Order: sequence, then structure tokens, then C-alpha cells
Amino acid sequence: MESTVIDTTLRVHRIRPTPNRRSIYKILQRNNFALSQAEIANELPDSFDRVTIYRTLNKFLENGLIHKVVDEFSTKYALCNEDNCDIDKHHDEHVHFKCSKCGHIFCLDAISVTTPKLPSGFQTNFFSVIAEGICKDCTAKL
Amino acid sequence: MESTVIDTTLRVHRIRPTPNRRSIYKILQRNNFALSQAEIANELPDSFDRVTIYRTLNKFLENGLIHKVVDEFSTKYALCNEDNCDIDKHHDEHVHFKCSKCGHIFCLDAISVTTPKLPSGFQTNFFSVIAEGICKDCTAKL
DNA sequence: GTTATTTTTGCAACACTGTTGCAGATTTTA
DNA sequence: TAAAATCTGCAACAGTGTTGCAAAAATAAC
Repeated sequence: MESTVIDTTLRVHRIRPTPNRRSIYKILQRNNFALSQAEIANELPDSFDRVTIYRTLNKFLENGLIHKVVDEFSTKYALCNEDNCDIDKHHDEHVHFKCSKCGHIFCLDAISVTTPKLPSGFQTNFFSVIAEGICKDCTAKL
Repeated sequence: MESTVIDTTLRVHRIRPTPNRRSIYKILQRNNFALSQAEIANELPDSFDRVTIYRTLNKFLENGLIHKVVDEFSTKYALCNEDNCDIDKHHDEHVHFKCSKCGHIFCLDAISVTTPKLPSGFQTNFFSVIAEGICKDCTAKL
């Protein structure tokens, strides 16, 4: 993806393109699983301050470009499905799959979640589902 | 619950009773929602070192007495349902409900989760579900 | 019951993420 | 091109996770 295309994507989300932001966007884009702050830092071509990475991810989050997955061990970030999210509406109710072998967390957009019935008195509007097991790649390697 | 009863519960889980452990157990027991390490520390009658609390919670976790709920903001701990968990088997596949008003996380043991169908290649054995909304207590107060 | 053994605890110490303030650099707007 | 708005690096502090070590406490053995 050319820089101009990335810049457009960023601008659509009201994020000013900067070298740092372009790089982080590219990294998230070329990985099909969620990345931690440290993993992003390692893949960055230039060395940016960790606070800058932190703030960039926060900006991306606020403006609906990425979403956050929290598991027992770390917080990771992944691009949103462009059809679902923009700066005004933001929906990431897809299932996250965590591979217990490679440790990667994948977003399973195609899977729908059935809303369980809650006890009376409890009202809900959002579900977060993390499935754990062996991912496609690791299954293939067995 | 008398100390002797607590001691027995701890021993069943192969945890030696100590003042620290009894206190933490009591705190978890009298709250029907999950507590963070800091919240536990605040409720403790005596001041124990935070590492001791950390190690106690880890011990409780390893021995199937409690389970951990991780959300965007913190890690919290709650007693396991005694019917489901002991030192050998440990199942906490119930739904967690996070109230966006009071912030408490409740364990909804009665709710069953429907296993979604995953894409081919993905195998799973465990689901973690967190529902977000308004809890029973906060709904009643509205 | 007293001693030896095993655990538990407190303290020090370090890592990592989250978070904020501030001043200088950069980008955008006028 | 100048002024305004934003972004970045650096310093700094908080909170949790984590380990090692020696002293204290609990349990087991005699």
C-alpha cells in the first residue's frame, strides 16, 4: 500500500499522517494477528519513543482505526474491519481467537456470537468473546 | 464462616492456612463480585506486603480456589464455584458480567454459553465471555 | 514437646505498561 | 510565510508482575 493510500485512510479517521503513524499502520496491516506495544516497537523501522507509540495507539483507538484485545498476559492491538468501524461508529463484536501454541490472537470477523440470556435485571449491549485453542496455521503444522 | 471452616476449605485445596490467607479468603467470600489486588489490599484488616498478596492470589489460582478476570482496566479475582473447581479440575467457563455503571464484575454461573462455530482449521476448547452493561443492583437504582 | 524441614513472608529490586506535563519540532491553517 | 494546532521526545511517577534472599512461621519427625 502506497503512502498516499495510507495517508488517505488515516485522514478518513481524522488522524494526521506522520512517519510514526504511517509505520505503525503498516505494521498492523501486514500482520493478521494482534500485536502488543512491544511487538510493534520491535517491528518499527525507526526508533520512536515508547510514549509516542502509546499515544499513537490511543489515537488510533479513539478514532476507530484499531481495537484492543486484552488477555491474561498482555494487551494487543489490531486493525478494525473497515466496513464496521470509522470515527463515528465503532463495532468490534467479533470473536477473538487465541492460539495456545503460537500465542497469536486472531480476529474472526466471520463468526457470529449468540447473545446468551442473562438473569433478570442484567442488561447488556456488548459481548467480548475470546476463544482459546489451536489456530489454523499451527493445526496445519501438526 | 468460622476460621476452622475456612481452614478446612484452604486445606482441601492444599493451601496452608495463615492469617494473610484467611483474611484474603474472607474478603473474596463476602463480595459477590471480582476484586483487584488493590481492592483486596484496601479491605485487608492488617497490612500485608503487596508481594504477599500477589503470591497468595497466585497460590489460590494455581490450586483452583479462585479465578482471574482480565478486562481493559484491571485484573480481578473471584472465588470459584466450589462445585466446579478443585485442585485437580478447574472450570470457569461461566459468563462474566461487567457493569459499566458501578464497574463491578460479576460471575454469572447460571448462564450457558453457546459455542460458536469456528472457521475450518481452528480448534477450541475454551471460551471466555465478558458481557457489558448495567447490573441488577444498578438497574434497581434507576 | 522439641527439633528439623518445609513454607511463607517482607523487603529490595527490576521490568513493563499506563499516564501526564512540558518544551521543542512538525504540520496545518490562515 | 506567519500563526495556530498537533505531535514528539524526554523526564517522571504509578501500578502490577516477578524474582531472590533471609528471617519468621507452620508442619512433620523424633
